[in-house]
Formats: sequence, structure tokens, C-alpha cells
Amino acid sequence: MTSDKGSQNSADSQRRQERLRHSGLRNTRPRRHVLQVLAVAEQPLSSREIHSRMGAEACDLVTVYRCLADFERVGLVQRHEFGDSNARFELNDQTGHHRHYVVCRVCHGKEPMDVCPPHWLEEELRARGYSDISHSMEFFAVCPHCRDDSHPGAPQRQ
Amino acid sequence: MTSDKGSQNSADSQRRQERLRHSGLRNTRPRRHVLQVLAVAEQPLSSREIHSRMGAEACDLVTVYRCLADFERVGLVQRHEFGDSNARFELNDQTGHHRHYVVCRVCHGKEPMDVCPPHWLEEELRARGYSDISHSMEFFAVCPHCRDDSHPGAPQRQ
DNA sequence: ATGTATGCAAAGAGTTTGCAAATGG
DNA sequence: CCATTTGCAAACTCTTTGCATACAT
Repeated sequence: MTSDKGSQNSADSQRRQERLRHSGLRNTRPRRHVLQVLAVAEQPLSSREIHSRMGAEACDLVTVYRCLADFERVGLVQRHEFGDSNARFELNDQTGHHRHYVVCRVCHGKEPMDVCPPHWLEEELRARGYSDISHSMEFFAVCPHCRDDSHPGAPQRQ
Repeated sequence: MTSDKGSQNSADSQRRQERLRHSGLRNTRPRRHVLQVLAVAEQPLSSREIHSRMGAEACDLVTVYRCLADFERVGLVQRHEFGDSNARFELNDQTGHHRHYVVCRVCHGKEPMDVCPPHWLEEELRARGYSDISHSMEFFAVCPHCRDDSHPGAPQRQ
């Protein structure tokens, strides 16, 4: 029953702490905990969602906000804006790879797209003198499941 | 001294009121005023920015929010999320054309990109059974001006 | 006339800030 | 040791809601 989608064994934990140290951030319990929650998340999570998943041992919600701000600054996480004024975050992998999602307008499920076309546009921007370039891109649609069910039951994923 | 960037002559005003009526929305003074501000805006504006630009004759800020919600619902405006948790809006043209921007990390200036590569991705999503598809895409970077000035003066555009 | 839209007040929600105490390297 | 980080409380900002009044058609 334990999720094996993400990485939550000791070796992965070591690797995350390695990335923390390498980023110049101190290796604290709240930060390890936030990283661990993100590591096993099946989709981007908001600060509150992360805090909830930390359970009884949770640090203060404010600390989650501060961790995420730091993680974003050093490139450990990517921020997503899915339009519900709720910033969501996901762990970047070591290669700097990141994802874009389709968000269902009905069930709010989030499906990764696994493509990233704007990269050549970043090249063009670089040629125009821009530096330190990144981008956001999300899709919004009614997913096949919700289109068929006119009266969808419980949302697939929130 | 009057800006002629946007459309604020009487003919354009007529055309905007036409679009209002055609959308099934009542032709009220606050709505005309919000549309007029958007029509002459050189970049997407937040509710508060719109309200400020309405000057002494401004309607209530709440009404601006409601206008924008209505306008978005009927497709008159496009919403942008530039990452500062401040929704910004711009007028769509009649063809449904919309824009994507580069936002400078330093001066927060917004430059339109005039390209829209995700359209073929929407096709792919359609093929996978998704419907009612739209997307968001924004770029973030340090603009040439701010890269050169290590100590930028006043932000170019906010 | 009648449903729609507005203004005002107040609430809701996410996020940020100040500061003293705790902690990591 | 000392700079960084945390917790707690409170503030701040954007946005939404309730309801009586005003307005468009």
C-alpha cells in the first residue's frame, strides 16, 4: 500500500540532502520534510497541500512557504500557476527537466504533457538580448472522462 | 498629448459597445469605462491598475472585478498570470487572437511575443479526447535594458 | 416591469513580515 | 559562535460574497 511512485527510500533521501547542501541551503528538518513530500507527490502541490501531507510532524505553514521560496530561487522546484490563485510546486530533476500540464476544467485533474516546445523560443529571446530565461505553459480543457460523464462523480484528482 | 496607441475615438467606442451587446451583457457605464481603459492599455492590466486608470469617475473596485469576470466568460478579454499573484487582463481582438509575453524579472516590463506555438499541441490534445481547450504561456527573463544597466533606474514599465 | 448590474461593507483565502528563540555548520 | 532558519502572531493583498439600491432593456 506504500506508494512507490516517487522516491522515498534512504538513498533518495541522501540525494535530496546532497542537493540541499549543494544549493547553499542548510540541511534542516523542515526542508528535508518538504522535499520528501514533493518527492512522492504524483502532481504539483500547493503550500497548504504540502503542509497537510506532512502529518503530525509538520512544521509551521509559514516555514513551508519559506522553504518553497528558497527552493524555487535555487532551482530545486518549479512553480505552476493553474489559475485558481494557488501556486503549486513540483520537484525539478537534476537535469533541470520540468513539466507542463493539462488541467481539467471540471475535475481539476492534472495530466503531464511531456513536451516542451517553447525552448526554441527561449533561443530566440536569447538572440534578442534576454538572459536568465524561463517560461510557464499550462493547458486547460475538459478531459475525456468528464466530457463523457455529463454528471461526473468525484473528481479524478483535485 | 492624447495617446493614439489604442482605440479611444468614438467609432471604436461604438464597436466596443457593439461587442458588449453581442455578448449578451448590458451596456453599462462601468463596463464601457473598463473596456475603454483596456482599449488604450499598452499591456495587460490588473483589476487595481484598471481601477486606478479610471480616474475620478471610477466605479467601485468590486465592479471592475465583476466586469472582468464577465468579460472573460464571454471571451472579450484574456487573463494572464505573470506569477505575482495578480491576474492581468487584456482585450481580445475580434478574431480571437491572443498574446503571450516576456516579463522582465527586474523592471517587470511586458513585451508581447507575437507567436503561439502551442496550437498544434491543442490539436494533439483534441485527438486524445480533450475538448474546450485553451492554454497559458509566459516567459520570464532579464530584458536587454536591465541586463546592461546593473543599476536600472526607474522600471521601464511596471 | 423585471431581471441584471452596482455600491458598500465585510468576509475569505493565500501569502508575507517582524521578531525572538532555536539550530546548523 | 554566528549566520541562518524556525515558530508564532499579526498584517497585507487580492478576490469574493451578501444584500439593498439603481439601472438597462
